[in-house]
Amino acid sequence: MTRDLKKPTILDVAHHAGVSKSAVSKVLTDAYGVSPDLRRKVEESVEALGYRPNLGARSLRGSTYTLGVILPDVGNPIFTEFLAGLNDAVEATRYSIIVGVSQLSERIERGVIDTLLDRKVDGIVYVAKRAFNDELELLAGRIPMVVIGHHSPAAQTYDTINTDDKAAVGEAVDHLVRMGRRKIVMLSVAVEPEGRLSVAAERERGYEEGMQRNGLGEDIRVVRSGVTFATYEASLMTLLAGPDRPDAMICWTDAAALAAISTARKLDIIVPDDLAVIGFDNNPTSAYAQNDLASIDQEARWMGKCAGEALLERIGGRTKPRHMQSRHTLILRGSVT
Amino acid sequence: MTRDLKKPTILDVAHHAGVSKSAVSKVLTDAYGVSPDLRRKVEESVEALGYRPNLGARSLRGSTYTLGVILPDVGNPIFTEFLAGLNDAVEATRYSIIVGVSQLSERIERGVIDTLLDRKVDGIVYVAKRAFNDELELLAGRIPMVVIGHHSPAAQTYDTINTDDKAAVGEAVDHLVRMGRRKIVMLSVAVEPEGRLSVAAERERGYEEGMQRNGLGEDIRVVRSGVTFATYEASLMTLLAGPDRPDAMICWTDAAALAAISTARKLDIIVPDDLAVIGFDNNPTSAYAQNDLASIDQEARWMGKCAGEALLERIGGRTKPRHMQSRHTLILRGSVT
DNA sequence: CTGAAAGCGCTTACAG
DNA sequence: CTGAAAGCGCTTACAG
Repeated sequence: MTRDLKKPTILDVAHHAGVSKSAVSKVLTDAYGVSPDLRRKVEESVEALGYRPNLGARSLRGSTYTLGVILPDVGNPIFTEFLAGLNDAVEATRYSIIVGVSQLSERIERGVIDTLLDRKVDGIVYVAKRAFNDELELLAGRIPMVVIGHHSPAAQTYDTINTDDKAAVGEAVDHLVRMGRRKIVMLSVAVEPEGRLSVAAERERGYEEGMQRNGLGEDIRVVRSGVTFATYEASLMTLLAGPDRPDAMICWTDAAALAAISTARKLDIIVPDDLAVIGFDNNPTSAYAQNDLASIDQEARWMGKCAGEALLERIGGRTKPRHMQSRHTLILRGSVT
Repeated sequence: MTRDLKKPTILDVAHHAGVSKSAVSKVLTDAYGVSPDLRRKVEESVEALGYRPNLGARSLRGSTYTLGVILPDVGNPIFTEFLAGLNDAVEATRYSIIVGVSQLSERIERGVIDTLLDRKVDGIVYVAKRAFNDELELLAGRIPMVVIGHHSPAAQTYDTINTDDKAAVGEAVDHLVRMGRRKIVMLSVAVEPEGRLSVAAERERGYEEGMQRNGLGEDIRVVRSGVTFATYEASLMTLLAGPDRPDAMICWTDAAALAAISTARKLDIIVPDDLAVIGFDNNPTSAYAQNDLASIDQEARWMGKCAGEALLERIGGRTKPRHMQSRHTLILRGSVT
């Protein structure tokens, strides 16, 4: 927290240090051509006055040293780790972070993007739940950007960071088959056809190819639900109480998998004996004994760090796109044997 | 998403509409004394050009129409609801929201506050996990503020919104006693003495007074833990595996209560037969069958809406403090009988 | 009701 | 190496 009621300006610092305001600006922006002596004097005055640059004024000419983050919602513990990683990346820099939350609403999301743009952030980390390639390209044309959770390996104007969703789910299928499961269903998420969350689409592909590879092409069954507990539960009730009940489920995210465990319990279906369940994200609560949920870890913290670093590189001038992948690991727990 | 690569300025709008830029500014800021005709022309041009004011420039003279929110972390689903409520409040206004996340680190939190201040937000909603009265007063002296989860009913310079934590926990004690429980322990959170989270302190008081009221003063036992799953579990292992095991627990937050259920399960302690558990927050995951956690609901969405409205009032000029209370409800579930 | 001018706090060529 | 000046895009008295 800062000291005075009326914030000192660059002019106050200049007077205090006995130099011109250009000089102050130069040391503040690390411009070249300042003597060590000048720098020291200015830094002392900045400290003494508790000066902090006015970001608005600065944005009119230069950079705000702020990174914007767009998060789909705020209830998933995995974002805590992601943000922690992002923080690791900016920690030693002069950049700070502001976040906008779209709350899974397209309308709010547009507002969030505009707000970030209006505020002249220097770059955006876009954790994309649902986004279209052309919209992303458009945005990326205006501002450095790295996109998380959106597979578009050919994107030229922005970077991406993903887990290999397809391979990860494929391995989950392999594991379940190895454990003797056959009737394996995937619980995925429904959105408008073209707007399909690309992570969910990739996970579905991983499931389908995995089933084919294991000679279970006939048994492929994808159930698509909304993203609330109520919609998960409704889909699951139909699926698990209906005929031809599966003996295993792969869920596109842990929230869905935990709902599956909940619904199974209500129906007296024993996990894992009657039903094996695998989630995605390795949400910390999956380790709780009452959940004991096997899940796919995707190194959220690393992703955050990587996103921050990539964005800073882009802001620094890199234009060649980078598309990175985090390591995925199937964490086995009691929900599958 | 906006259209052009180089954003139009107020001057572009003025030219397009055939008026002066003062005129444009006036309709934009709803200043008085603009003819309906002028207004219409300007609004058409704004629309046609996709003009959006530069917030930096605007902040140099006027207001940014942005509200800053400080969140302690991002993993608690209750914040989703809180943010939704906040969104309800600003929905029909011209204000938008940016959030800073302190990640439970005091150092980061200070950075977040500075960032918000530097960005000239018009007001701050401070969801305070740990904060000191004098720091809050200082901050509130500089910017309109409403504080959530911090009991200081005498605060003059800012508003507060809380649940009646003391009464809520007291009722939980009463209920447990009514159900025949006697050895009731409270799981709370440890922080530096003076920095004690004021919600946790209030909840502890509610517990202690409730125990006294029920003639169980002798049995008062408060265990204070860190706020991670690992620290919860360590404290719980000691408590539940040790001598004189409690027959009921009230946990200061659902995360702790879910950890209690997890630890009990690992120790083959049956919930609720051997141990009743009550949490706080009514986190949506509490309703999952495997958790089935009784919890105290505190109307998070209402709190968010109320916070937004109060902050807008303050920004609008109100200086008289308001201290509001949300309704608390003990939601009974299978973890207590 | 409308517009010309000053000024908010910075950065960046440009001279010295 | 250092400083005077122009200008970023707005808003707000102030004149008309």
